[in-house]
Amino acid sequence: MVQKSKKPPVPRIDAPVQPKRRGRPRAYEPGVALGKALDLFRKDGFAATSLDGLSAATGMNRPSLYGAFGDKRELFIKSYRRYRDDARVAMGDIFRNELPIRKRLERIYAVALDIYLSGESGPRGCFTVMTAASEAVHDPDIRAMVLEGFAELDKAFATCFRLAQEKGELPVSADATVLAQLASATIHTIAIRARAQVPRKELEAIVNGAIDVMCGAAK
Amino acid sequence: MVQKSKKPPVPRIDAPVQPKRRGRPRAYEPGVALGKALDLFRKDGFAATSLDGLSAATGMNRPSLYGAFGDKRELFIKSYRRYRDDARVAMGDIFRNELPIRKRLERIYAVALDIYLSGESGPRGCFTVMTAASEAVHDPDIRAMVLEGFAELDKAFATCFRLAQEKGELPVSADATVLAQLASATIHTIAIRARAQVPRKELEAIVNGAIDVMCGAAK
DNA sequence: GCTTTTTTGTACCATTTCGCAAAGAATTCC
DNA sequence: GGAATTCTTTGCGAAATGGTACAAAAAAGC
Repeated sequence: MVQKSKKPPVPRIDAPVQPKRRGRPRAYEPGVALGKALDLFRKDGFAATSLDGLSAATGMNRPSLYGAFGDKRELFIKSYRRYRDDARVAMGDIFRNELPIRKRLERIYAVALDIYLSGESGPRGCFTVMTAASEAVHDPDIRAMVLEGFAELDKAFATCFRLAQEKGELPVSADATVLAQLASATIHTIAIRARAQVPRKELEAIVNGAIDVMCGAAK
Repeated sequence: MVQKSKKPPVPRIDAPVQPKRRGRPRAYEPGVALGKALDLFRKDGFAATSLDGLSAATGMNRPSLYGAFGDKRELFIKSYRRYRDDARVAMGDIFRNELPIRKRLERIYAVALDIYLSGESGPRGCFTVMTAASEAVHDPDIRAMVLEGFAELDKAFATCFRLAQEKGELPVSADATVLAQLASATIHTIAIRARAQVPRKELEAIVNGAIDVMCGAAK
């Protein structure tokens, strides 16, 4: 038999578009739905978010939600993981960038403020900080993720400062670890204050003051 | 008529013990009950705390709770006010103390860590920070209280640093406002991390690093 | 002793919550 | 076209939630 006109068994490893699934096609896009769920969790927190709300936000009815992501807790965890991935993407290149330390910090905090102040109904803050304050306390798995988030940020800042030292932008006498913790503390304080609707101007003032201190007060 | 042996109408302004109320006496002490409610709110947050739980914790049944403190939201607000009052008492004299700046900061953070790490079932963190992350977003009254809390702390630290400058412990070139915001940021970062069960040793390391920087890195 | 006042205790209600079972719809495979 | 598969839809149900009505109880006033 010669090749029939039927779609041949071209295996096409890592099918990018339609994996040709077997049954009824999904009425939603998992990625989009997860994003909507994340939005809601960020707005109201885990406890105050209902499955009805999630259902409405994602456009999926309850059983579909359950089938796609598991129960509420699993959906929360997947949402949080998504948040972290997004944040890594948004921050990653800035941290890796070769700008002078001061410029680099400015851009990092600018992006952070964009993330924290976004939101249709009130600023959404930092999801890691929010989760640390609530679910992380009683749920070990979530706690582990949050701690990892803190460590990741500390580490990123630390390598940032160490690089600056190597480039001679900072005195070698400075302790990069300490500076990194201060930088993280500044992230945390603006995240919390943003959530309480402190205006961006004030948050930027805090950031600028902190940068001055970290880069050696002298202007 | 001479004085009868009956308890005379000694008005006893500001009756300290028994105001001789009219009806059935309360079976609880309002102050104690409010403390128990606060404990529960700090542990689980507003949304995850049920009236049943509050009822059990305070020993008051639901209608009594309602009669004494109002609905859940009002009880939460009263609990938070109580927390702030307690914190002010615990911190007040240290802030007002005349110790050298470094010692003073050390003691402030030690007391803060005591507050944040206390709790039978997991560290309870800073209630202001927790509330900022959750209820403050959608409730203007609560938000106002939280913002006031932030401002109060910033201001206390600022006067602290200004005093140190006057005493010549810090260079006059330093910006007391900026230092105060850093000090607050350090409070916030240890509050959040404490809630995620970062061990006290690590938190103390963060504090010590921050103090070094604030007091002018040189040991 | 009787009334008045204040609090307690029981019971209840309407609503919301999370989760699931079961039947129907849309697609692929043969 | 029919079986198999996967998802959607409707609807249910058991539990928990915030809040309240109402009668009984415990004190003071007269």
